[in-house]
Amino acid sequence: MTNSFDDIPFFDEEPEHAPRKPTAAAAPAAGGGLGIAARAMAARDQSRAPDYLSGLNPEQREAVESIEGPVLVLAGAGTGKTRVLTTRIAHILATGRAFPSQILAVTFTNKAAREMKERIGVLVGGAVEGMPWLGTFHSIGVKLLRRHAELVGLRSDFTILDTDDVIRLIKQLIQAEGLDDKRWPARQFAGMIDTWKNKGLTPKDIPEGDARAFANGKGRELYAAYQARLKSLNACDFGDLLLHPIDIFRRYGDILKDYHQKFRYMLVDEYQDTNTAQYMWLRLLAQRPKDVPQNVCCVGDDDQSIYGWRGAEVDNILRFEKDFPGAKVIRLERNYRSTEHILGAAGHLIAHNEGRLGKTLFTERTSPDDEKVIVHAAWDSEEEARAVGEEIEQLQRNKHNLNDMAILVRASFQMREFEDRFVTLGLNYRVVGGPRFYERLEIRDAMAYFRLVCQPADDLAFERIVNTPKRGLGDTTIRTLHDYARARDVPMLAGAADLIETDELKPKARKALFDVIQSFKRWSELLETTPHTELAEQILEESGYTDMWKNDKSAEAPGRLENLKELIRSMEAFESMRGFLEHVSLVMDAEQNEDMDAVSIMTLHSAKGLEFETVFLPGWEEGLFPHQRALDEGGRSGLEEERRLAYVGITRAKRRCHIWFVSNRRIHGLWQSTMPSRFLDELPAAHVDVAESESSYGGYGRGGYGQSRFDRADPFANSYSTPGWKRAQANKTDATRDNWGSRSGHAVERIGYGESGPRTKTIDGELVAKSVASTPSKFSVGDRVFHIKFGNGNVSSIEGNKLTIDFDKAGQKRVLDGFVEKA
DNA sequence: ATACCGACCTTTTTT
DNA sequence: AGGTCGGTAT
Repeated sequence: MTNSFDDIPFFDEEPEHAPRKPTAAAAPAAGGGLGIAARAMAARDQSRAPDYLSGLNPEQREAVESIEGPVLVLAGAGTGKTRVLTTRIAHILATGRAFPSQILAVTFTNKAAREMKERIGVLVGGAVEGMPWLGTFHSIGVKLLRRHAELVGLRSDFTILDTDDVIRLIKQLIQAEGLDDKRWPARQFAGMIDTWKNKGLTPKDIPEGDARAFANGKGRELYAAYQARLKSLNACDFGDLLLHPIDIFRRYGDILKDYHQKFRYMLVDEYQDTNTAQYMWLRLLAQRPKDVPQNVCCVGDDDQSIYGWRGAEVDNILRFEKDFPGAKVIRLERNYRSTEHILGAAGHLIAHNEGRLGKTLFTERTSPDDEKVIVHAAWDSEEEARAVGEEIEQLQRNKHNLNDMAILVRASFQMREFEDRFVTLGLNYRVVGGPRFYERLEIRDAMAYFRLVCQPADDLAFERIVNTPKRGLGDTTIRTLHDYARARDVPMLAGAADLIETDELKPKARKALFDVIQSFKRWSELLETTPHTELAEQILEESGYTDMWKNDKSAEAPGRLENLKELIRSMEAFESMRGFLEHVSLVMDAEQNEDMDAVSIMTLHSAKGLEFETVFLPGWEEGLFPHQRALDEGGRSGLEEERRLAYVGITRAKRRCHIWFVSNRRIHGLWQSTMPSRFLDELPAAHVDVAESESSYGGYGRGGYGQSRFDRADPFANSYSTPGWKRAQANKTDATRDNWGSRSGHAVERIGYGESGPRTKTIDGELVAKSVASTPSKFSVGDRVFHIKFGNGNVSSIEGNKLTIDFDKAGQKRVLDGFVEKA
């Protein structure tokens, strides 16, 4: 959900119930089937297409106009997916097939929902206000749940807990069980619950093995206790926002039936990212009795499924035609974003995956000036950052906007080096998806105050701020109160009111607690009468919270006060405090200022859906990308997901894509010698250039890299000495065949890298194939060698061009032979 | 209550 | 290596 305040008040009936009777000629006829007027309109559309349909290509147009029945749109990167979705909605509305409130449109992120709302607004002309059911799975889940909360034992003003609250709650439960919270970390259990909920499993459904694996076999009880505790707190976690509606739909057939009637058209974005729970939710809504049409349209790209580790099931998209017999499948393969080199490189890479639905992107927008994808090598990550910085400055001198450039990394620790470098250069950058505004300490504290005012049963909020700022309510008092409240099964705030009537507490604590209770009583009363921003300020003042930071002399304090002001400011856009709280719990983002011209730095994951003129992809090394852990834990499918991530990365680029790898990277504090990513070997020579050293960092003498005796002696070598590089050079002339555009079926022979050593051959026309055969090592076991970073050592074994060396100082390392020379 | 020290972890991230 | 968190010691 976005900042629309038409969603509040929650428990009011939806306005869409009012215009039941068709009022205009275009109104939908009841009970399926099109009314005559609607059909007439549709017919008219055939002959004279409305504006919004012009400019669509035939496939897009088909996807927009195939309104009735299940449709799967396989939309490759940059093929106009969002355009299809939004135009489709506009089309449904314009042809009068449904009211805005009868369309259910689901996205994964708030960003996507926001964008869709905007774009529909442009098409339809502002009437989007009336699309109450366009939003994320979670925001729609909240909406459903507010209406039917009592059916799952909640009140409709329930609170939504975030990850932090959940962990604190679980920790309490673990301690209450008398378990060692050290041995059984709450964080880990929260992760398990999340995984279970992603799969749609309630405590009774979880596998015995899972249940046993945690807390001496108490996993299941703990999960059940957690759910019970949520209920008593009148609270939900994120997973519940999906699971509770599923539960309601299953148990109350008449309610589900209502929604079947209500949602005439359903659209789902990024279908490849749905997890099992979301899938169940969708199926319940979309699979209807025979007499109700299944007008569901899912849009996705199996090649961009990168959230498997988070429970997404690519199978959902692969299975669509089975789930919805007679479904129409439409492929969008015409790309409007990238040059043919970029598409060629990406397409050839992704063709190495099996189990694809198979799409090949093409473009007609080619020019001889198009730059190929360029692969660069650097000695280490520092040099990588330096060189990328130089390229960016060069582009900047040629009048390119920083806003059109992005650095996409595999793991966030890679960002730091770039930030450091850009700070030195004075180059503007922005980190996308960094630490979130609403996760900051002071914001969470303030929010806890507001939450408790709105929802006095929110014990987590109570415990968070009861002694913040310090009021002399220490652990003992809280413990007493906690036990007292739990024994009576009342919320802590209510329990506190009773407790101060007794003499269980010391007078000092009693007085302090009394004051707290009085304050909250006062604020709660003001809630109905005072404007919420004013009340918020008052709360922070009267509680002493702002004073606490004013008196704090630490360096962060002024910033925190500034953030609090910002928090109040952002409340202004909302109608009520409750509405604001809900927004924050669902939308953890705070919008960034887009005004500044700056290079974006972000992870590959958060880059999905975005595009840039120029994209830099650093860190293409084995172990980092593909990430070792993805390989260890995910096996073959883990590797394929990494490859999709690489595909996503390349396809973000419109005109220029520069890939980097380094020979040495510091991981967990120690320098490791690294090997170029296997993905580099999977790029097609026809669309990829290998950068010449002089152009990118010539004259930069770094202790011999690029100038060693070894290099000069090597017939292949320019200044690049990595084998991957040499192989690239060597193959450049051989690989005359352009394999770009081949379907995935052309894979010839593949031997997994992970299990059985170096692969021998992959796909025709690749940069590189046979590392073992083509570059026999010039070293032998026992040779005394020198490595620039690790010093002297002895070769202990050789595998192709990879040497295992016992270094005198650095210990045993595996190193590519290009990096050592005979000592 | 605060300060200091040691243990631990370190892919990706939404909601 | 480095940052964070949690526990202990003052």
